[in-house]
Amino acid sequence: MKLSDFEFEVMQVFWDQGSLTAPEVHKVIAEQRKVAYSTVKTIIDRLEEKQALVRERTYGRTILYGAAVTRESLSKPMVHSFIGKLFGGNVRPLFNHVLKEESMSLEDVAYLQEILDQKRRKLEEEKE
Amino acid sequence: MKLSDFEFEVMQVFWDQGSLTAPEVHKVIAEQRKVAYSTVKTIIDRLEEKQALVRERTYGRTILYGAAVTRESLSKPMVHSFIGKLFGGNVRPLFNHVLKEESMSLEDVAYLQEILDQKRRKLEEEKE
DNA sequence: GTTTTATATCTACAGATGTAGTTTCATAGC
DNA sequence: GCTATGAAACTACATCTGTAGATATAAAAC
Repeated sequence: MKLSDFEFEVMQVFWDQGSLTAPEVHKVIAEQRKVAYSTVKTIIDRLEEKQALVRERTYGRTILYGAAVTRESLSKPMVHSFIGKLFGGNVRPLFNHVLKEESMSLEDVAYLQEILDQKRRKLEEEKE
Repeated sequence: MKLSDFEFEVMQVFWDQGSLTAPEVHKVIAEQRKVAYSTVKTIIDRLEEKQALVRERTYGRTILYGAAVTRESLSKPMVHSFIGKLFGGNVRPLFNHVLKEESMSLEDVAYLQEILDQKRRKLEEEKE
């Protein structure tokens, strides 16, 4: 499933906040930038069309929508294709780039060293 | 400067191989998938319009194009906005995701530990 | 000098995307 | 029951993107 930027942004709202009605989603997005209700509703309609959102129930004529796909299921191919596109699928240049260009604290570094070490142990186990 | 997927793909060819003519670019891309010459040329035209490519000289009526922007200058904002979009701008969930979902060898892990250690030392220096 | 060939240029189009106005209509409030 | 309100549904549109056919033309080949 391929989502546009805006569609993905709306999905994030559902992943963060759970099931919502269209007016509620509009309110969340509109807090950050000016956007018409019908614009948000169009995106919701398209997400429903793509079966990324489903109708869970109604309050009167107001519809409660819920995410029908997980964040991970979408992120995974997105990250993969992004690394493919920018770094030829290799993690080394990705990490090089991030360490060089993205701001990081010493705590972030310590955290990354920790999870890297876990990964190393896991790979060593699997080797046997 | 915002480039489409295909436009970025063509830029990669220039970054990898240096200056090229349109037929040469077409040949490179066509090795990987079926695409008409005029399709590739349209993308080159659009890249010229966006000033990502420049005409360097001509051989007869054939034009030699060259990249007018660096890979880094485009990758940097792309990576940054991607991390922003998927991981709220935090490197930790990015690394978590990559370590979990992307395939990596023990050598990759060792390499990452190495550059992380360099990063740690650099940050510690700067702290003082 | 004419023909052939290759390249540039031009034109076109369908589908995706972000955007929002308009219309319909169910329900809430009176 | 009537009216007002708010939400859904519908329609519209400019721009971007991938795609490529058609046309013009310079240079190469003969």
